[in-house]
Order: sequence, then C-alpha cells, then structure tokens
Amino acid sequence: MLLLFWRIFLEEVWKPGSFTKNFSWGRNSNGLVELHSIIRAGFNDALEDVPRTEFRERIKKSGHTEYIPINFFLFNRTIAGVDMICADELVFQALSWDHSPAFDKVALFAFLFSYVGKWKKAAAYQRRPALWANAYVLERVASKYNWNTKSVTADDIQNFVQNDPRYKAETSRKLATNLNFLLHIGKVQDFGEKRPGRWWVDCLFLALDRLIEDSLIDGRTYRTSEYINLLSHSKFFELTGGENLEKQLATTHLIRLYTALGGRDRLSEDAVRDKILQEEPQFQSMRVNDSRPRGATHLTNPRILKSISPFCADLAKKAGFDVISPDEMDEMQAAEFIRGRTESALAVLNEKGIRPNMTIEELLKITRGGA
DNA sequence: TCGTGAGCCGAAGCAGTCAC
DNA sequence: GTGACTGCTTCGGCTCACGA
Repeated sequence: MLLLFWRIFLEEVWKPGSFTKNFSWGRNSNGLVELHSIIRAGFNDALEDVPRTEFRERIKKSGHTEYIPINFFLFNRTIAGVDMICADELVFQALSWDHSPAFDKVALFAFLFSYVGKWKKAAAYQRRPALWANAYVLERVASKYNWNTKSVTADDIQNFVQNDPRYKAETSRKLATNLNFLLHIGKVQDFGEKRPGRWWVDCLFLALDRLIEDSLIDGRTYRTSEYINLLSHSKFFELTGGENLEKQLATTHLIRLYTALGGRDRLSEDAVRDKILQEEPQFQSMRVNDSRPRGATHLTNPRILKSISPFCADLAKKAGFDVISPDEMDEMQAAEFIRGRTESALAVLNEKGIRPNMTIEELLKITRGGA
C-alpha cells in the first residue's frame, strides 16, 4: 500500500497549464460570475454535450480566454472522433439558476477535484490539470489549517508548490497569485462545513458525473454498489469538509437518487422519458408547464435537497424522495442563506474574541421578530 | 507614496498535421 | 523527409487599481 502511494506520488506530474494566464474574473465581489456566463454562452443555454470547437468559437466572440473554463472547470471527452464538452452537474447548475455563491462553490469544487477528461491534443497530465490545487487544499487547508483559511495566501501556495517535487514548471508566482485569488472568490473557507448543505449535495452529483465519465474514457464501468468507494478513493469527502455520520447517510440516499435518475442521463429529457417508459410501460407522458428545476428532499433529512430537472420528478419520488416546487426551494434557500450569514457573523465575532451569550437559534428568533 | 497583484499582451517553444 | 502551418502551453514584461 505504502509502495503504491509512493509510486503514485513519484509518477504524479504537476504542470500549471494555462493557469499561468489570467482569466479576467472581475471584481472579487462578483465571485465566478464570468465563468457562469461563459458556460451559458458556450452551451448556448442547451443542456447537451457541445463540440469543443463550437464552444470555443462562442467564447472567443465574448473576448475571453477559453482555455481556463474548458481545460480546468468542464469535462472533455472524444465521442465518435469529435472532441466534446460534456453537460454535467456544473453545466446544469449554471443553466438552471442565476449566478450565486452556491454556484461558485460547485465551480470551485470542479476546479479542485480536477477531473477534466481528455481531448485529442491533450497531454497526459492535462487529464488532472490542477492536482497542485487539489493537493494544496487537501494537504494544507484541510489537514494542516483545519479549514482556517486565514493562512491561505499567495506566498503560502507558492511555498507549497515550489518545494514539492511533483511540481514541474519554471515559475510558481503567477500560479500562486491566481490560485489564491480563485480560492478566495470561490469561498474555499465554506468547504469545511460539517453538514451536508445544498452545494455539497450538488458537488456529490458532480463528483459522480466526473468519476464515471473519466472511467468510461478507459473503458471501465462501475456498479452502483461501487460508487461509495469511488467517491472515497477520489478524496471527495476530504475535499468537502470531511466525513461524518450525517454525510455518510446522505451519501447513501444521494447515490440511490443519482442511480434512479439515470446518472448523467438525468440531464436529457428524452433519456429520462425512455427510462420511465422502460420501468413503467403504462406511464402517461406529460409535459411540465413550469420548466424551472424542482427540489428533491429526503424524508429523513430535509437538509438533503437536490435540485433536479422537472422531468425527473417521478423518478425521484420512486427513489424515496419528496419533490418540492421551485418557490419552496427559494424559501429553503433563503432560510439557509440567513443561517449561513449568521454563522459567518458569529464566526467573525468569535475570531475577534467577542463571545456572544446566545445561540444561533436564539439570535434567529430575535431577527425574525420572534416567529 | 509605494508595494502588491490582477489583468493585458505578446513572444517563444513544443507537438501534431498537412502539403509538397 | 522536410518545412510550413496550426493549436496550445508557458513565460514574463508592462500597466493600472487598490489598500496600507
């Protein structure tokens, strides 16, 4: 086992790729809004795989560097000889919702997870293009700093990569400043959350999409029962705040939902319809009036809230999930937002040595006017 | 005022493809 | 086989905004 670890360690090659180039993220307060709009433009608002050349043509017109989104955030696969960019959970989130901090976290996760697939002219190391970022977050931010991101600086990142034998490049400064900027606008500090929030649920689906597609490139397939191990080996849990009983239970429920919806096929209305008809030939096909996404919540834990396409509602119910309307999702999101902001404010007070003498629940009760 | 770092820009170099 | 061309990566100089 130790030998295997050292073999992987020694064979791993970290290259900066185009990450030494700048992307024009805009103001810090904008988060990853530029990436959000680029995904929408590149996919032309359609939730289906798009040829890489077509995606690039669309982005070029906007005057952006297209390599950062397609080589670091999205997933590539050559299908029938054509390089394609795959529609997956990250694309679903970008196309389904306006830009929000939740999108930023899913996007930052996609970057840190660093599974972007293959295209014809890609070098071998480009399949995992940001392993340096992945390792920095796992080995420093999570393990050493315990998600206290005060120590995350460009100097710290530069120090980390340039002293690591896996890093093979002439320079490290530009990469370090760019990564530091990205980690802060993507709010990496929130990755240490212990409870399975909505962004974490979306990241789990994204991780499964990427891991399964990545395996398919090598002609490997996995059984549903192997998904949990697949996630564990990918260090998904370490990258998203660690594992606990609540997350373990949530993972079991979410894998069942992911499988019930058909994996990445859940994003195709036709594929979902075929799946329903296959399982229930008497099923009456009904078009949905409201095209907005629905929320699938698990009966045992309403915190497990997964946004799904409206045509997936019946499959989600079959998997033991309750399906709520987009408006109900907004209400839940607002409540989660208030709670999150309150927790952040208390964390700041705590950091400054100011000890509040009431709990979050008591504080929320007052701010909600005693409701 | 000064230092830092994002953003812009372009040059250099490598690898693959294609025409001759 | 060779050279031109293309696509892409890598690097770094420069400008400008911002905060101390």
